[in-house]
Amino acid sequence: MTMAKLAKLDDIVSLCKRRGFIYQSSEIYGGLASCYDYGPLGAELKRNVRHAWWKAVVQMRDDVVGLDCSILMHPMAWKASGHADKFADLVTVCKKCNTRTRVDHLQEKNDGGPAQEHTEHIDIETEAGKPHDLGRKVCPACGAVGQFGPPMAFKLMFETQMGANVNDQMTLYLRPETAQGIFANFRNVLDSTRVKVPFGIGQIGKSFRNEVTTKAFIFRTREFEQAELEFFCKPGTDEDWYNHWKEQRFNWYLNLGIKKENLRFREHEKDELAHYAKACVDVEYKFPFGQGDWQELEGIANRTDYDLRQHQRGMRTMNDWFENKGDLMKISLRQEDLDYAKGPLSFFDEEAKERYIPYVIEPSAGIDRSTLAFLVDAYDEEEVNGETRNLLRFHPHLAPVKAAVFPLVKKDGMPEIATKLYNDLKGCFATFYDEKSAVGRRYRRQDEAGTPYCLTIDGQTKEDNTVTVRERDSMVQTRVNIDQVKTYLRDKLDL
RNA sequence: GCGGGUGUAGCUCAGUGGUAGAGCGUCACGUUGCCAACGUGAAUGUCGUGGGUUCGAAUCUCAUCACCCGCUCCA
Repeated sequence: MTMAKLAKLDDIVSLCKRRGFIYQSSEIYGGLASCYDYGPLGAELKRNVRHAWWKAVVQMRDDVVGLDCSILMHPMAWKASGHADKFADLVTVCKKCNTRTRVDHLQEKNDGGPAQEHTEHIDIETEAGKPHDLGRKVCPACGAVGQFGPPMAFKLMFETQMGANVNDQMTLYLRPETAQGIFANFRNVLDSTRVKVPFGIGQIGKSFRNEVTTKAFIFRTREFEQAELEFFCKPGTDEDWYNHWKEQRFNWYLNLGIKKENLRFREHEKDELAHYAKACVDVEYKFPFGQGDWQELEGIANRTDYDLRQHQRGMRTMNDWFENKGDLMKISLRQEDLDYAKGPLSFFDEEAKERYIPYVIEPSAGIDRSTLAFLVDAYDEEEVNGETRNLLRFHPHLAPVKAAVFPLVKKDGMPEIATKLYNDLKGCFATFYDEKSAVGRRYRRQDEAGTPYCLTIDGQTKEDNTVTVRERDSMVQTRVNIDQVKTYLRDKLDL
């Protein structure tokens, strides 16, 4: 059972390389852990996934606008969001059972009380060098007391330096999520686009996290692409909007062909929620790897008014930042103004004549994870005349190539007609032309790339001006007038 | 980070100290008139990388890198 599933992921990985969907990064140098590149077909597929998200979440919505933020942001953005403090941990290893535990999660022997080592709001590197008394701490895994190695520092944010002059550089972070760029531009969008709450801001872009462990092909990588929507709504209406987006996002995957039995919701338990979140649900896909199988594709969270309020605090803390020469560890966010609801990141509701900080519903999807899920879900093998047919049953919107044009044979004027049709179609869809080898082989090659339609010019074409349209999933062939092919495909592909 | 496994042609893999191989795929030519046809020919290798042992290493050994599985960790 498990073996079959593993074999299936291996098949996908091998197909991905063989057909140019996904390669390992820097392969000629032995690879770089957790990094992957998208080849010619993969780049098209991923682009189509992005486009499908943007169309559903931004283009088709009257209440959502788009945004494209820089990856580098002012360091205070990460102080306000909490990442600068919370994305650094001290971790220690139990020498007895080799289990790793966060130092601030360890409990003293016998007292059962809360952890006494606090590792938040500290300079993680300085702290790791200091002596820590773990002599009375209990390993939560095996119960051994005081058997810990020296604490190791983990920093989950990538750091980089801005400024070519090495004596005048500032440490910046590569964003660990795209969301904060949206919150930081909330005021700009309000002031420049005439949007009114309820409304959303959507964005697609790269994020970076130094995950402790990477996982399963492109599922968990340190550089990854997110598609995030921050939907701002009036407090009190947030639960309705939360349910609205849950439904919208779940159906998005189903509408793009993910099989129902492979998709589910998983609501987070109360004690699993981040302290600012009122509710959170994961959309999970049943991947063919690992033991858990069900893995998160997207998280939909009710983040309340936490983020905008935090950034208001961040704005009030700028003097401290200057006075401490930009050392984030030396400063704490200032308290909120008592009148925070009327602060710079508040919204004035004309109808109700009141000012408030909107609540936020955040659907946050992983583009790479979704792309992998679409690949895995589309993969199929079937028996045809005793031979195995490998194919990818992509939804037409996701298929990297929409149509392939073939002359049945390379003579009798067929290539000329086929080339003309190809040149006509490629302006509208991603189209592929092939005149090499037997036509059956060409069909099968396109099956493996997931191309939904193949068009073959044959002897009859010159007689009655029709071509064979061969359908990927059923292999059924129909004849269509060559002048009608573009309209026919547009209709079938829903483009 | 710990434990287990793997790494040889684009892919799947054989090769256990003595000339680097097969199938599939790719390319060319011929044939071929609708589902991975056939014939002939061709190209393709830092044997993951680096050191060591040896007359000689894909093979033994050490280190390292990458991937998979299980722990662990994880807004």
